[in-house]
Amino acid sequence: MADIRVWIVEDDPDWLRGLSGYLDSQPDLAVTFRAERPDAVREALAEGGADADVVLMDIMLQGVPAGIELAEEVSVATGARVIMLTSMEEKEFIFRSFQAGAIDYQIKSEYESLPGAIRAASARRAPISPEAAERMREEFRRLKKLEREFEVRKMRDLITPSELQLLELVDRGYSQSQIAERLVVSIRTVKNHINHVLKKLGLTGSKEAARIARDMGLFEREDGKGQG
Amino acid sequence: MADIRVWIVEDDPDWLRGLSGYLDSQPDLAVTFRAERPDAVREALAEGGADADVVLMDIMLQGVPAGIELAEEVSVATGARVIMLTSMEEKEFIFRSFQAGAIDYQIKSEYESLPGAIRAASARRAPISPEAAERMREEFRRLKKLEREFEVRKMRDLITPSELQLLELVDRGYSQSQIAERLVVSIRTVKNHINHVLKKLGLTGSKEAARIARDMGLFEREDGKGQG
DNA sequence: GGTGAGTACCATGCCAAGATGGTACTATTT
DNA sequence: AAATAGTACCATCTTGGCATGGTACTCACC
Repeated sequence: MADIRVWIVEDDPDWLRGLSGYLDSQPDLAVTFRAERPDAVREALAEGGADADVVLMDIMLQGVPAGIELAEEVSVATGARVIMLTSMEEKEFIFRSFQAGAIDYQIKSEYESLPGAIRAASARRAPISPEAAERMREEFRRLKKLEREFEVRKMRDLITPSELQLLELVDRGYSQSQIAERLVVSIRTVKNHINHVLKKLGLTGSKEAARIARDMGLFEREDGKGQG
Repeated sequence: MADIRVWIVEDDPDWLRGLSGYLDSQPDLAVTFRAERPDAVREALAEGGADADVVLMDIMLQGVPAGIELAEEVSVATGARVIMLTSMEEKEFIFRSFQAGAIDYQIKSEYESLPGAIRAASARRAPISPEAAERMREEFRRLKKLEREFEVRKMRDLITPSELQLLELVDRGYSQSQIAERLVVSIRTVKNHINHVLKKLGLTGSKEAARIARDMGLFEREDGKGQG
């Protein structure tokens, strides 16, 4: 089987040389391209020299986090698996790297683990390094909570207060005429509200709509007090 | 150094026995608790027998994904690191597991990697297994995009169309009187709109507000056409 | 045949939010 | 001193969304 072709983008010449030599010394890895500056990478991409299996990309290039944007370009253009290199573990960089399509985030000083990470990335069986994983888990939980809030918000924007009130009574099992009586409004008003809400949600059954609203927690009072 | 104390929650008696024996045969691991049903775990927690370093938790218990909720309870109550066990790789379960505070998600059939995963979890240097990592990366990208959309939406809800229009002209460098002239309104209207927006954003400079709006992409036309 | 749910419209009244412009200031810069 | 930006109010008018109720149906069920 052919060697895994590795690109290295790293602005520190010493690191670039050292890393390149270290990886080339591995029996199954071949460094096929090295660059110190983003332009060099973009030129290589433009010339169609897209022979990378795995790309090692330093995040900080010439003092700015240019590696992140570059990672996205390389990933899209070549389909290669990108591993970000960094000297420190910085949350925001970790998140932005994964957003940009990177497959892992490795600390430079732990370069001994790089060959393993490269092999895993190449085989599409790449875990996320321990440092990055810790941050990812935290962020993931935060984002999932946010996602739920987002859904609830969209729902609240869609359903008016009186529609919601009706759904709650439907959910409690009241019939339309009972609801009309209870709220001292015409049965027509009830039918209209429910009809509106069903249209907006693209549903055909008020029971179903009520269930959804309940599952989303839309019936909870936001005045802080329970309903006794 | 003391052994790593492992709990196993697994409703298949054969698996439970096999796994327990396998882990106990490791020199540095000690299975200190086994359970086949959630109740048994809750009892143990209630009795304060919280001596787990790492908990292996089967997701499917008696045919339902009860392990996920249980994972959250155990994680909160004992501070132990929870690794979910499963027979298949199912996206939704993976995501819900991490939401519930699990630290990894392992396929049962690959039990040879469990001792390593347990040691990593215990040492708080746990990567995310390759199978879960792939799904996490995809979901993470989706969630990050969503987060941005969320921010933009909150902004749009806060700023009215005419306020936004003014900010755009401010951003292009027009003075307040120039803007008034251009939009054929009084200078008072301009001042009012800008003042409103600054209050709402908690800022003191219209330049700053304009920059933020631009960075959020609020000036982009949503009619699909560019501005020539 | 009556009752309840759902569908498709329409009309009316109301109100909060937004857009507009006003008075009257202060602070900064040129 | 003049121009510009910002702050703190207030008044008016318009509009869109919402709540309410109406007519006129269909469909399903017992």
